[in-house]
Amino acid sequence: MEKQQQSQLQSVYNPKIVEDHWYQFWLENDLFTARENKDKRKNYSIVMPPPNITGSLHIGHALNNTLQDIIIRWKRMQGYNVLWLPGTDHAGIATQNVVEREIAKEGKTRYDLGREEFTKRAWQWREKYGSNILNQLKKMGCSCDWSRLRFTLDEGLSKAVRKVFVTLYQEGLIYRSNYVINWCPRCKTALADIEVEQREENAKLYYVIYPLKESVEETIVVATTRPETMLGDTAIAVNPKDKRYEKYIGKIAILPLVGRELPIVADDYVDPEFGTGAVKITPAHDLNDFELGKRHKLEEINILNDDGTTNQNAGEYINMTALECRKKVLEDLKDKGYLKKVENYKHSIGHCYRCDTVIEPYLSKQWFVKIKDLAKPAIDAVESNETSFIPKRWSKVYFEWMYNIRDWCISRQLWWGHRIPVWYCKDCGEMMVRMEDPSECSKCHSKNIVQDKDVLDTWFSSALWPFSTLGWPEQTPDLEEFYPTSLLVTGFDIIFFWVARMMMMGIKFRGDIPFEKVFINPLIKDIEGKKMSKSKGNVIDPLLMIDQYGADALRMTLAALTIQANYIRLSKDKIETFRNFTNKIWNVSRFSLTHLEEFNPQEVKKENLEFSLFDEWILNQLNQTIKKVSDSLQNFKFSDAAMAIYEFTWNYFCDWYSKELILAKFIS
RNA sequence: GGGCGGGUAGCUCAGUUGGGAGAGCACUGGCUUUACAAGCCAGGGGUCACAGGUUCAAGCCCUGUUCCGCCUACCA
Repeated sequence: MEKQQQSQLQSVYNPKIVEDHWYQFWLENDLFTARENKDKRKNYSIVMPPPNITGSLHIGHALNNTLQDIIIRWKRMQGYNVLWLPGTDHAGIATQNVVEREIAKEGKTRYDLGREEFTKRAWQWREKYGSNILNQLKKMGCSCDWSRLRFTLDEGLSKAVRKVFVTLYQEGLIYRSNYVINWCPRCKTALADIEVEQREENAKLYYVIYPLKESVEETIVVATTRPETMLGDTAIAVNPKDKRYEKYIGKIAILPLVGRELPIVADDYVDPEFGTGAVKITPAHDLNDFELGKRHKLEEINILNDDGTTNQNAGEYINMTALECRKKVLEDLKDKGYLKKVENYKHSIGHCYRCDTVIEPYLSKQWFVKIKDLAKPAIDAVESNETSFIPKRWSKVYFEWMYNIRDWCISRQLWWGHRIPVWYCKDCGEMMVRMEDPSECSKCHSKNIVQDKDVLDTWFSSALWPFSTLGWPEQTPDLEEFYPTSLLVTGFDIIFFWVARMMMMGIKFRGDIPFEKVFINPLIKDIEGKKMSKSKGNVIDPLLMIDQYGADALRMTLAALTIQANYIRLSKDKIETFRNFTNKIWNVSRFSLTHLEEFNPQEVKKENLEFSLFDEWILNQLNQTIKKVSDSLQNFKFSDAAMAIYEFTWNYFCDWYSKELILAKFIS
């Protein structure tokens, strides 16, 4: 109180004194906790997109959570039974990388520590830093139900993961297979297709001469962008309709430098127009080659170790990185006259979305989700508007991916995450997929069993978030009340990663959509339209902005900027505009208080009130503003809602109405 | 190759049944007006990318062109 009186003397609003005080007040009075819905009010629920435990609050989180908080508080005001459930994501690769960097400072690798000790360290890390971002959300003023805080590795959520895995396996929707997947040689793990970022780069197309076995005079020339993979070649393919190569089909070519005999096969996959119309086939290092190899029963020769270096199958080219190997292979090809020509060539190269390392297509045994059957009802749900995207156009993006969806590689060669609930008997080879850890082989009763070493893709557990957080697989009251959730607010960059998968899993395991509406919030760029990044030095740190201008100024800015576009541009200037707005409210409040010294609302009798023309006018404006704000929020037009409040407050209330008060005072 | 979004004031952008061209910032001029100079009052500024079409009427609907941005695809 003393503090408040002091600040009342100042003409400049000081949010620091106010904001922490009120957040404390809200917490102490337990105003964010969802209660048992005794009076059967309508429910309104949002599960927060869980930030990674490695993250600290960036401006994107600030926007995303501000918008959720606006909707949540508005619904609370409207009398709904509201739940906003917060939580964090264990973020497999990201967290593992962070912890690896930390132990690297001690000169150790995760292999020095061993799996058990390493995961212990990861847990310690999360205890220490994992809630940083949540405290930062409190600074933002987010009114989440902290009593229901969840983490993807919580016991309950882990149980949900197992339940889903085991069920899908039993239904034949999860399978294990040898397949060419995307391999990050730095993270040393498989990645799903969408975890690979394709970038077009300038490269070379190498034309390599392969002699025929029957007659050294005759040769066949193939074009390749990755000459080093020739060490794993097991065939050459041509199009069956290609007259040029008709006579070679069924003959044998000799792999230069290695001497391996390669059958020349005919396959429709080959485009006669491209390159020379003849393709080298490397089944272990190219997906198309792999599938072609299956059709022609070709040998699969894996020439890479898990760190991307060449293995013993590379013969004399062993223990080189892909680039070193390429260089050496090219030199030797040139020396021996096998390199016909080199052309400049632009094509896209895949990079790891976590560490940007070039991805190697790599043959290995992985777990997959058979996804087409799961996708179908998830497509139907959006087509029938059970779940609708706002803005509408994003449903097209969703459909595009869902119609062309491919099986999802869910195993990761990491240590941090949900371990795959599969055990193998080392004696009889039996495989057991279980909810509970088995103690012996169910077939031969041997105790000599081991659990699958891999963990699940982080997005596998995120896919269950809307119901695992509410207690599933237990049948809880929360699940009953709040599923399906009302709204999801997220960015378009994770429609495939997350939104689509929640749709599939929600429908599969709850028999109902996970959310009724999906509002796709814009992504924030700097004022020049560039992506914010630490290296460019153009980041706007929300915590710094709160410190300088106050959380309300920041939130008002973000709301006012939120139009239904893909991107919005933010600058400090824009935040200052709304800092001025908070200051305006402060000052008009000070002004009003001086006129209300003897005013006691308790003593006012409604029927005795007399309104002047100006009173009527401002009340009319107020009601129109309330309607405008409600209509705008109903349609997720955050900017319109914010600007309506801005206009009413500044133009109508301050510039007109309060001035009339002064005038009236002068006259009387 | 396929798809999507966008080109409105100097800058960032609104503009949802087709009829008024708008906001914030920036700019110009004037204000020690008893809540606020982070403010008040007044003001300048736009061939709504381009070309056609529909209409009494087009920033908005249709067709084409062009320029930017993004997503996606196994052409080695």
